Amino acid sequence: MQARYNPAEIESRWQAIWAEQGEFRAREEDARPKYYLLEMFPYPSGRIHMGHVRNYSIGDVVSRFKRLNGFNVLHPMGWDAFGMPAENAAIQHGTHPALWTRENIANMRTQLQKMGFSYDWQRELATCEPDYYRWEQLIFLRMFEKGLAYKKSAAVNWCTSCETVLANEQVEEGCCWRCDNPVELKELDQWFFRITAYAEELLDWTARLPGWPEPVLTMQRNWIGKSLGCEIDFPLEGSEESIRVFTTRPDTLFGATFMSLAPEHPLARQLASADRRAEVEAFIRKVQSVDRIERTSDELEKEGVFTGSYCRNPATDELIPIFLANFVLMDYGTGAVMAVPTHDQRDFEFARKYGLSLKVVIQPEGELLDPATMQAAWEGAGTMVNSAGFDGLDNDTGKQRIAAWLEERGQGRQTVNYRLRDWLVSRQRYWGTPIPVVYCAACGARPVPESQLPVRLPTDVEFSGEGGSPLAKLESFIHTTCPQCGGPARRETDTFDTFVESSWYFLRYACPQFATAPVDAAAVSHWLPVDQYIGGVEHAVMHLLYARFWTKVMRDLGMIEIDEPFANLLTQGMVCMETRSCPEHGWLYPEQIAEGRCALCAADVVTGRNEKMSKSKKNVIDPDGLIERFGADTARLFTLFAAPPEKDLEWNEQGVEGCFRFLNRIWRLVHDHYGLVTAAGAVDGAALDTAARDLRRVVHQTIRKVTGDIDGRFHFNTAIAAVMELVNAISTYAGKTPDAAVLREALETVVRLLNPFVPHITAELWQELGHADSLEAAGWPSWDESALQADSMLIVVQVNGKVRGKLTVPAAADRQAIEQAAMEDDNVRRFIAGQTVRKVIVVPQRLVNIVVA
RNA sequence: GCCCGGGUGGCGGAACUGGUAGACGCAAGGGACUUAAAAUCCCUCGGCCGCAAGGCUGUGCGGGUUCGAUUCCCGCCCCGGGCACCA
Repeated sequence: MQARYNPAEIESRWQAIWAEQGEFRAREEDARPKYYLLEMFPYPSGRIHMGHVRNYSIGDVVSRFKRLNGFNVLHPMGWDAFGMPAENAAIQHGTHPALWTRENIANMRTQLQKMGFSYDWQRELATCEPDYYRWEQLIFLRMFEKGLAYKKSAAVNWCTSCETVLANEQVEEGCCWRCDNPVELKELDQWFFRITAYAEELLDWTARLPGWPEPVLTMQRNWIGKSLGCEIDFPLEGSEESIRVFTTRPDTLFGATFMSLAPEHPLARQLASADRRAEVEAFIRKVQSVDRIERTSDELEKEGVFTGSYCRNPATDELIPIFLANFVLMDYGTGAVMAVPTHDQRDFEFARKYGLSLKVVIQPEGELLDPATMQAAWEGAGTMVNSAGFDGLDNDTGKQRIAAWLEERGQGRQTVNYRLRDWLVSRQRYWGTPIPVVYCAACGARPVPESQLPVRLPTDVEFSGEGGSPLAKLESFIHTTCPQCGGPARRETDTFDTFVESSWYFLRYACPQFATAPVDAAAVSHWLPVDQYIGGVEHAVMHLLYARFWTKVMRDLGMIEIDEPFANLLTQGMVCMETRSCPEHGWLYPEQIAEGRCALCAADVVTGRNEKMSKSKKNVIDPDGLIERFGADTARLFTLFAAPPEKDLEWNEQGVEGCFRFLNRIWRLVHDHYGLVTAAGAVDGAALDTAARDLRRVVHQTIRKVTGDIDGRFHFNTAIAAVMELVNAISTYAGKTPDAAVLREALETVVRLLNPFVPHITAELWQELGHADSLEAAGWPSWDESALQADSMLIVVQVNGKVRGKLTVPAAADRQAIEQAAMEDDNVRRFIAGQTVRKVIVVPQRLVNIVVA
């Protein structure tokens, strides 16, 4: 055995062995219970970053642990390969996106393999391959048939920098999720998926996903944003028409003293009376000129304009003025709001500003609201007043009664409203899945027949870098014939949002080569749902909501049978590092700093806050460099030890060295004793001295602790800490006159428990300890209850809740004996002397608390 | 504003159902080995008092429940994330 731990040599050797033996291949015919472990697949940017290392290290622990525990584990890896960076690279470096992407994949695959992750590489897929996206096109066609995919003209989010539209979910605070540039509204004809048809089911199931973190479920519920309410028709004065409003507060109907319309409301211009036309027009223009960020910001002042028209409150029959208001949104509810200034704060402010009348219809208990003196709207509960036959009811009952009353009179009906909007999936990009539709002057938009799939993404495109998708300029692609009439037609040149590909890749992993349908239903039934999904919390709404939707769509298309794709979800924290900058040269990479000074100009370096590692701020660590210096096992161990998975991980160079030292320590420990140990037989429990029995107890306690920490809890940091404690105990024991069999059991336990975390060094040490069979074959160790038994136990003695002594008593000691021993402790006696013992509390195995006064 | 998290030594973090607060690791200080360095090993390490035994104090702040609170309850403060004129 080598005296020195040499990770480079060991790791490449074991990786080759695993690849050759096909150790991690998942087969359906395997009789063991299945376990599908999945990490979110990466975008092939070119190099893996520390976030990947962390995500995939966490997943690999679980994968290896489950495999050791007798599960037939499916642990696949692939590439979310369409997307904009490939097009940017094409423009900047003149490489083709396909080539650039494939090179990146090759490079990153090598990097992942160097980390020793236990993937079934036979199932690898890349979403940019026609073998993958052709099935996506087919699913689209089926969705189109069922009306779940449709095209419509709408005001959509347009990112001027990416030159494409975005889904609502992809707009963060008015900016593009990808490039952070402001988003504009634009009226365009675009493809949508009818995710709103699944709003109720998506919401419902959030209550049936116990394996998901509550914050993620809350975010999804908020995003869906269900509210129960009422649609009410307000007849227009001097017209047969009426204006429909949506409200969640029908109980306040009698207090509606005016109406507010969105400036984009179709009736807005029509309602303007002759004398007010100019003012109304000016207001509409003003609101439209304000961009989305400003429009939805807090600071925007509530403004409006009177249209000159009136409608009637259907409950009171009173004439009420109609306003346009800048805070009313066209895309929520009906774009028209019945304004109740006494019971809605926005309406209150608006009414005060424009001198509109107020009428109290809900009286809170113990307070008398007076419209003349109110300082704010009362939005809480109360008793109904000024509401004709509904007076005296509590307002909750009033809601029901008024809704029913309106329904009876044909003036309204109960409805549900969602915040969720349909998913906009067209993108004006080249590097994506072509939408399989053609446009014929005679027949309109026609789906491409299934027999003509895939619609291949052509490769002979030019990247000018000047606006617009190159696909839209490629004549050979555009011109085709109409599948209906055979006449000349044009192809759709938009491609799918890349979130479409990531909405079903986890299904395709069950049968990546299946050639006759998107998925093999039998394979999907076997493997799905994913038992454990792991990825960043930043996907809480977008990806995770789309994937749930898509799964339900495929179910309803009869392709699969599951309702939900992911049974358990773990959202991991980010990898952070402090930023450093030079006043002269801006952000600095770690290697541009020497002894606190900028390597370029020797100025003092300014240390910034801990932030998510990002190239733009240069606070990044390259995993390759880390592997080169310390090896993959150390990189894995550090990311798992430094913080629990769901928390952010703060990078610390010294911490890495500490992990490397720990692995060296284990290596040395085995090396120094392997001669003694490999000659040992089985442990004879009866013949051991106290020191040996004590060590065995620690060994078996550690097995129990580590098993519990990994299984379900994912507390890898404490699992590793427990093994470190065991190693400390072994070091101490080995320095005495150790029993060879006990020492062997202890060392082997360390190796076996650490295997999921650091697979290379443990495989090597296992072999050095004389095992011809693999660690995988040995399985996960179990603990021996009898070895856990101790002869004595430590009891803490408190007086009035403060620790005053510690006792070691025989394990068999009864309550009385313990109590007596506690009373006799010298220090305890000092504290109870001269006082009356009121009460003695004994917690078995733990403590005695003597209450005195 | 509303909804989720979170606040513990110099640092990352532990304490699982209310029962010894600070496991494990890092950093720091002291020592051993060495011609020297690295590596390794040993000791100390929340604060204050004390030679020591030991005592007081301490988990964001203020209260409460309890024999006992980092843990439960009430009211605040701060940090992170999500949503936000949603009618």
